[in-house]
Amino acid sequence: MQILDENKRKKIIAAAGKLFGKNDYHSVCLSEIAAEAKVGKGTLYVYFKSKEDLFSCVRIEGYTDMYRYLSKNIDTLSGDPLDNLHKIISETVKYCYRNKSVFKLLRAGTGRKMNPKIKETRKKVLELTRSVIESGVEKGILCDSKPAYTANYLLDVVRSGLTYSEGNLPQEELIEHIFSFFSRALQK
Amino acid sequence: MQILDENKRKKIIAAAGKLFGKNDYHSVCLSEIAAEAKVGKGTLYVYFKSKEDLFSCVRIEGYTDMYRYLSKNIDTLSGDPLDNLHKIISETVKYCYRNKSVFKLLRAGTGRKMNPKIKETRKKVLELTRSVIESGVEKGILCDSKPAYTANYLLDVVRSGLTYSEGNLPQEELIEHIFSFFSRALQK
DNA sequence: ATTACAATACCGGTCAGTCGGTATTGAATG
DNA sequence: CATTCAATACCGACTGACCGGTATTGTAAT
Repeated sequence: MQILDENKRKKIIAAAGKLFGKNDYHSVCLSEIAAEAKVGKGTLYVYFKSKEDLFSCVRIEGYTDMYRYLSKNIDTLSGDPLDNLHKIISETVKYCYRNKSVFKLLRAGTGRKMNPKIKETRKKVLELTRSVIESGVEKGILCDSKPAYTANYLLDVVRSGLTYSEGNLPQEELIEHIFSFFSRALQK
Repeated sequence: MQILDENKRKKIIAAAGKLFGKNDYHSVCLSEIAAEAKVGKGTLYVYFKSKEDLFSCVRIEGYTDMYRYLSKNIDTLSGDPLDNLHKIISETVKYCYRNKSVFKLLRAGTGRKMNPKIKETRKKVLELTRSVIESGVEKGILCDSKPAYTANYLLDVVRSGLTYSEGNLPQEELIEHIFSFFSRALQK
């Protein structure tokens, strides 16, 4: 009895992510994805229900991966809140730099309605940021009336900065600009 | 020889804007737009070269309209920089509230490459914000190492806030949160 | 009768999803 | 082990639907 090959699934997700990140949903066709992943088109349907499903899985994978990465590198509770803030910004930016084609998918509402599973994984990423801010507020270092909103801003500001600079601005400079922006905005 | 009716053109743009704002490019079909605008499908081609052209015109019209609105309500040079900042934020948010379906098109890079004309009109909007910040910096009230980036952030933060709250947050609250955020971030 | 335009038929191209066939696998059997 | 066999992964040609764009027609107004 043959078993689905997790590796092949990964390959397909990666290929799809690369293409969906560069062009928009309807401009990317499945045969293209299949070619990029070096599998037959029919195989896509062994691993995914539909194009829409594949797209969702790409986004979910993206958020999950990002969450894994961030939570590995960030300890919300301990440490100086400002250090934590710096860390979350720098790790977020770094992640986006390393995944240039995928990070464009990480934005909020795209016209396309988000399925609940995507919303959920996206939320986990946002809540990491929120908890960093909130713990800073509790410690009396930071100040923010709506940390949940601010967390959203952060993700979109990173996206904005990276898109605007088209990746030309050195990573470090973008990190410092965003950090100085947020730390001033949030410091008590 | 047909006489082009500016009014009809406007009607088509409005219909297209409404639909493009709700669904993404490829999901909106021309017969739908024609029906919404109450014109024949063929008429679309009297006024626009192609679907792509129509889409571009919608975005250009959106930025132009927004720019007109903002520059009518904001006087960059005179007045207190913080007042100006408040004004630009509140007017931007208000504009987006009044044009809920269109404002989603106003974001930066969408996977779709922006044609130069769109970039240009978008830039005019951004430069208004930038000049508000810069004049504040000159007066020694504000402080920002990259006003052009910050202007970008502003547009995306508004979009982010509006998308996240799904329009449920009262306009005034969103304005105040964003303003307090930006004024703290930029004040010397 | 001429003009303008909505309505709609039509054409050609594109693409998501299907289907029939083939290759691979692993388990059961002797 | 070796062989068989069922299950199913894999493939790519095909198809039906859809849609952008064009051409045609019917009609209402001047």
